[in-house]
Amino acid sequence: MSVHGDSEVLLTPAEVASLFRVDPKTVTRWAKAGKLSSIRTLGGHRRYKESEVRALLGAASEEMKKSDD
Amino acid sequence: MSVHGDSEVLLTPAEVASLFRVDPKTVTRWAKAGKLSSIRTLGGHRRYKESEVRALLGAASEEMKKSDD
DNA sequence: TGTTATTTGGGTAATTCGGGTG
DNA sequence: CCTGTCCGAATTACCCAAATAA
Repeated sequence: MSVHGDSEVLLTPAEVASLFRVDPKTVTRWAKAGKLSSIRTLGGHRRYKESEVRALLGAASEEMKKSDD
Repeated sequence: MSVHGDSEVLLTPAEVASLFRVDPKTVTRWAKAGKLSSIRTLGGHRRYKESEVRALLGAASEEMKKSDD
């Protein structure tokens, strides 16, 4: 173990927004709604865990389950 | 800077619809039918992979392939 | 210490969702 | 079978000025 604990990479609102193809303001909305964990800087700006963002992005389409009508 | 292993460029329903000259609703139907992969925002809106859309756009109809050289 | 880009916050228009219909 | 449109509800995008980050 290091002083960093587990080298968690943090992403800025702009980075997360770019990955989801949404506005940075929308990412803030998700954080406020509790859909995304957010870490605050001492000045109040939000940072997001890359691992969590990637997990959310990976939970993509799951709708091709209906073959039979 | 790229701290992202594989950044996939995503398109909005309106952008895909514009490229195919169809209604955004039709693109949604394609996604539901499993003809197009879709990533969901945390709010439930769909995003589409630009690479996949372009591949589909580039796929000319088989009927035209009878050109002999 | 100063500059530039990003983020924050609130408010309003546009887009998308889902189901149902033609 | 495939597509376009109507509806209501929810989500997202863009406007501003001030504060924070690098």
